[in-house]
Amino acid sequence: MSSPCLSSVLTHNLYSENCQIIPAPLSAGQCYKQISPHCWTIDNVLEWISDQVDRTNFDASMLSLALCTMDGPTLCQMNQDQMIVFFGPQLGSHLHQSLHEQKTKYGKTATITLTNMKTEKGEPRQKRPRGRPPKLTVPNYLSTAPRGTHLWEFIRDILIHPEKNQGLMKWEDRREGIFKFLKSEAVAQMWGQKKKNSSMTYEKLSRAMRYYYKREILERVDGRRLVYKFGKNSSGWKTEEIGIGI
DNA sequence: GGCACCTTTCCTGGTT
DNA sequence: AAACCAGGAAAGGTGC
Repeated sequence: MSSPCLSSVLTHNLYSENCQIIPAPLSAGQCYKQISPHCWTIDNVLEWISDQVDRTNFDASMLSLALCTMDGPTLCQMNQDQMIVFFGPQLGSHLHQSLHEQKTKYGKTATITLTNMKTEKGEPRQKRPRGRPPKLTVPNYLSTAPRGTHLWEFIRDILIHPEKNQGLMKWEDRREGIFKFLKSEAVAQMWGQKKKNSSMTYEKLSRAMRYYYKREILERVDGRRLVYKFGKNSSGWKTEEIGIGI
């Protein structure tokens, strides 16, 4: 089966997501290969991912613009596990390796590049501001919570990555964010594995889920067993957020 | 050490 | 009867 070209997938998503147009990158025209990954713009990152997909013939059908829209510093913050979560096991591993090679190539010159590089007009680049740099803003769906992955994010990630969801859960209403546990104890075990807690049960997991009602991360679905609904304070599952055209 | 946050554990009682 | 739901109470783990 031939994999769709990432460029076409992304181009499609570019115009299907709320009709928003991505602004031109600051380093338009400058190939990412000439820059340290730490200095990549969003477009540089997209170009790099596109190249890697084209080069390896990985299936890009699961990718979306939303998942790939990040700048270089954000990309460089991701570890291998995070890449696998967002790009799948094969492509994620490959991207992590490729990024590592790219970082190694520019590792020693990254700082010099940041401080001494000139713009295309030949103007000196702005000096790095004094003091501790602010934390990078990471999109909600990419952020790693300070205390690790939250339960609702773990559930969401199972739902939006069907390749990792071996009949554990399913969407009841994708648009409304309504989903159902098919193998409740299996999901609880997986959650337990993640938290290094072998005594996790669906009973306990569901108690944690019910706490989300008050915070409006989840909404109640009355009268339906094992069925939950994402609430207004959840993110990263909506089709328009992750770029799935339905 | 104190605090906030996010669960985890246990529990009672109700519903399917 | 078993599985699940609802929610109170208390405690644990972690980061700041």
